[in-house]
Amino acid sequence: MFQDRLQTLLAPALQTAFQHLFQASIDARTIAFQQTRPEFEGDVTINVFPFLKLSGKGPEQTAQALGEHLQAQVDVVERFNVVKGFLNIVIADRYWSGFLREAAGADILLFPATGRKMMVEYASPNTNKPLHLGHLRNIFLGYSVARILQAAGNEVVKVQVINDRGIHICKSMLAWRKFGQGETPASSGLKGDKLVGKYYVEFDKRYRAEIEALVAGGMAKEEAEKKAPLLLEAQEMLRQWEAGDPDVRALWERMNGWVYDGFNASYARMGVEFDKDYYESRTYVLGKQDVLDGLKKGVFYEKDGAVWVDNTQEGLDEKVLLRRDGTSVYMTQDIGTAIQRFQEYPGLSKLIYTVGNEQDYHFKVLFLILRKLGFPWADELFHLSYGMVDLPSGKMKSREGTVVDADDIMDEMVEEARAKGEELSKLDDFTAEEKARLFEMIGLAALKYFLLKVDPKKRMLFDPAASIDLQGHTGPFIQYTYARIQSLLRKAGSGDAPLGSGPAPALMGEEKAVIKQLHHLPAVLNEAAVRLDPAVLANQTYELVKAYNTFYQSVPVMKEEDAAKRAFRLALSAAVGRTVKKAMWCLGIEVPERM
RNA sequence: GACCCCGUAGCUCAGCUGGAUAGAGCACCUGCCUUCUAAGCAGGCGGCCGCAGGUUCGAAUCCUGCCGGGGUCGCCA
Repeated sequence: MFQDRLQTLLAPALQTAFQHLFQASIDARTIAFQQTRPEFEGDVTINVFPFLKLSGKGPEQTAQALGEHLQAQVDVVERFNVVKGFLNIVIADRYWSGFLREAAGADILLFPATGRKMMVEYASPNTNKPLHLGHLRNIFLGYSVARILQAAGNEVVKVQVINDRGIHICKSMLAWRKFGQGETPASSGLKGDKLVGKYYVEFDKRYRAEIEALVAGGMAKEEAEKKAPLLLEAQEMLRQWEAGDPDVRALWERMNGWVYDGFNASYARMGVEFDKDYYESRTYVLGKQDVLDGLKKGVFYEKDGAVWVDNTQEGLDEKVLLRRDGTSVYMTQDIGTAIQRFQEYPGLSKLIYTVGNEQDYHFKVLFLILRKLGFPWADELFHLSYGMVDLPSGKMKSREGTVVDADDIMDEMVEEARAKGEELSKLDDFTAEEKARLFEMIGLAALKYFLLKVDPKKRMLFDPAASIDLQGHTGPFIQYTYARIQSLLRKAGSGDAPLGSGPAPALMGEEKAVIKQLHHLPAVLNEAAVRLDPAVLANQTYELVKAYNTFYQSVPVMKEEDAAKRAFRLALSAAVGRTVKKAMWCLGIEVPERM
């Protein structure tokens, strides 16, 4: 399905081959190409078993006939061999060196503009607690998808939605007002989001104590949970907030301001940014009218004074959209927000929500409702669902204090990078500032790559002790290769002859292996863009870098006497360097010139 | 109870649009720094692809059932 350009070249030729040889027509897209396994000679392999019915011949004869036809008709098909039902095709060196010439001069990971505009929502923090490891997966995933879509030629609008209102915020506010004694980020030295989070925890602690006291006094636990004075007070505060009480609003503004300062510091360190922020306090009223309109149109119905949608025909449930008292639920707001976004961005052809898979059902229902309301863009909505990040101890639970804080884990990764970097002591001429910047880059790369290389929809395990790996299949491994290449290029300077237009030297196995990996990368970028999956790109980038390292280790570049060969290998290195940098850019990861 | 996701080497993960002897990394073992950065390279060890059926010339991959893990089903967000 995701053919690279060689496959796109061969497919039509195969199509005509079937026409000529067997008077059969096949869909070029159904041909399954694969990389030839290393134990056989060849670059591309076609399995002919699926075509035996069409050819009416045995596997060997079919493959033989196709091979002969391709060799005669397609310029770059040099020779072929047949093993059982497998047609192994050898592509001429000039094809590979021609591709390299191209890759050396241009960005092969930049596709022509599609003219399409897409919105990616990739963060939706609550303002009552700091960001944690789960947010990191969310943010890195969505950010990378945005970059991938951009590289694939789309215009991308990156947004976050901030859950800045509701009972949870009031809990922090109330606790701060009662027990905070005027503490501020400045007075405490605490990061703003951490300070507010501290009072959220404080609320919970005191609230639990109240419940216990009530239960000890003979009240049932369930009742106590509803009647604890602190909770009642928080609920009252929410009412005051909604009524626009100046004092409550002022406190809310102030504490949210602290949180935003904290978030922005974290975002800056993560290396992400947003084109637009949506605040729930401004959008939570949306959707109500849309639901009432839907009611009028008969898409929804009324029962017990509330407005419902019936999705039982579609295998889902019935769901309330407006409460009996006329107020909104979460779904209502999401309906309104989606509509608003498409009004704001009229050309929008895709809206992607990066949200954990515990909300799979919610988005299924949301998209279905919007389809029922008749919005033509409803089919362009996509829930980029990702699995939870588990700890060795199991699920992260804030109540049990097992949440891994985002800032803390970044610190740890960078610290690990520092320890390793100092140990290797290759950076003696770096200033302290340069070192700090480098270790930051490496630590973040390790973290991002670790979270991105796993299939997004899968639940994954993060072991803080073991996951901080800087060797093997990691971000720093890729960075290291890039840095080595840059070192080579620096040594070459500008004195070395650029890749000439004359015939390239015969390819060595190691060189060809690298070019083939490079050649495959654009198809993988395309796949990543279609599937909205950075993991495939992360893994192919690793394959490329691995092939390059093998080459680097066994084939001399600057030490090569023959100028043409040296130029070719330099060009190869430069192309790999440029492409790796771009691929890592797509993952939101920076690469250093030295390390 | 209903619905959704997941189960591959000791550990973490690729492979899943059906194809050749199922691949990496970590860990463990052996080699390689008087040649371009050893955060590297070469090699070794390690697999009833959860289990049982089915479809197929061919199943880790598709279908069914079961087992195990997780999630979701609120006039919460």
